[in-house]
Amino acid sequence: MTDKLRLRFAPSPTGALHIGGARTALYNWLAARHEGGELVLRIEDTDHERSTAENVEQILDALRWLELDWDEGPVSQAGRAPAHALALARLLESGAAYRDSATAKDVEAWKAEHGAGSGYRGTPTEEPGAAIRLRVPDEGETVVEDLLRGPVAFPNRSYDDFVIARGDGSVLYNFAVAVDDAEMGITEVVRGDDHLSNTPKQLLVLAALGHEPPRYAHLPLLHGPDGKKLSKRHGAASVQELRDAGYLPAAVRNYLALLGWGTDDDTTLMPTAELVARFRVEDVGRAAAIFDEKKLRWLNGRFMRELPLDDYTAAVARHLGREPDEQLRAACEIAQEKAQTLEEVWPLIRFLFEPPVDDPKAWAKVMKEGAGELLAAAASALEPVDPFEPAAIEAALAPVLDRFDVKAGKLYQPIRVAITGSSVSPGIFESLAVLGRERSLQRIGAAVERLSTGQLDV
RNA sequence: GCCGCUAUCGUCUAGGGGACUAGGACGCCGGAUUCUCAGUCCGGAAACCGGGGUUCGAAUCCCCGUAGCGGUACCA
Repeated sequence: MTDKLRLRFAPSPTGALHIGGARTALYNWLAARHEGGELVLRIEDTDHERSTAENVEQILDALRWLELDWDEGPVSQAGRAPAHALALARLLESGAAYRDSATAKDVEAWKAEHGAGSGYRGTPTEEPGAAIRLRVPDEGETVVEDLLRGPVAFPNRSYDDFVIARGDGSVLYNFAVAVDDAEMGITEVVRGDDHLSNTPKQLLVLAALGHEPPRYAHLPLLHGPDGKKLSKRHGAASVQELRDAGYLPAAVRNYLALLGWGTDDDTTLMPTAELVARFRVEDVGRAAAIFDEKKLRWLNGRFMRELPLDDYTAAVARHLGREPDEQLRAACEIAQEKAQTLEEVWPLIRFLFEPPVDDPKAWAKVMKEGAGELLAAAASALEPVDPFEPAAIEAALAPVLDRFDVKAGKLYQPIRVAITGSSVSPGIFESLAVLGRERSLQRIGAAVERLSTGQLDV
């Protein structure tokens, strides 16, 4: 094959892009980029009932967020109706297809009579409103040469003379796909496993039209935690949901790539460039995989920690809808090591932007007897610290520990609760430093005050 | 029903006849990091669906079964 590789991603806009679709898009993209081929985006919108413009926009939005670009399109399949009509006329002309007025009920009755193993064979009619069916041979088999599983043979007689166009002339999926793939010069079709049994139909259409078929690779499906095929009605995680949950596109790409594909040296963490360099469709596994968010979380944390601070700040800002200013940057710097998702950042840095939260449990847990005294001592120790930086703060607090002869946690936890309201925060010295001397002393003072008035909340 | 695909730890996987007392990663459990959480480091438990073949030898090849999944629309 000297043909330049040309792939296509062809989603149907009947809902948001879910992770299974996203993985298919990613694999097509990786295959194209790996070989320096082209990727065409085609929207399979021949079902007017279910296809909506909003869904198309959602899919484009998802692909853009994933940073998967395409070289051509989006091409509307419905927009190619004239080309479909032409191909249809040719088949009618050659006798490869015929009009048949049978309804679904008629077909059912026919099958009841001829046995379950036989595909329906209709009776040609001149009736203008009748649907158009493709003539399927009774003998022989149609073989799909699949890149992942080798040849897969399907007996022709198990297929109906299937409908390729409705009575009104609008075409159906298996016909449109075959025509489009051929006419758009697609050399390799990478799509979900759920299309494997439909491929013989497309091969039959291609043969009737005299087109050379593309190569096919049918990816194993992605299953939900219930083991079933992932679908929109599943409520399965859409790409947008992953974004809202605070995942990084690069981490999602890495994770999705690993669902069904692995390297022989067990590399897990791979930047996109490495994915592109190493990915080969023929290396994809054959068994369905289940989406497991835990591993995505871990992977995402790895990517987050490796981000340069400015990029990290920008990502957090975008997620929070804030400006990536100096204050946010300083907050991000002390939180970067601790968050696995962008969503987890705010609870850690919130105290720098708002008054301490009110968490009775945290307060009750650490504000025990002696806490007030310790906090008062800590405040005095912090007062003269200059510059107000982590190392200096730690040095100033150390003597307090000795004087009261308490373990570090005895002092630091009350301080943490005093300045953040929560028992969880970034490192205590860093937190104090970024909060600043004034606000720190003020909050510690408030806590001492609250303790002295006997408010030992439960 | 019919046609087809698939089957290694809970999950993602490596392994393609001897290198397998089956490797890695996530998760889980335990320990360390005398500030929380997270992270990091160390240690641990944890799998070849079942049965027949083929072979000196099978997780690896073949057959049957079982299970799961997909297709079987005038949906895509």
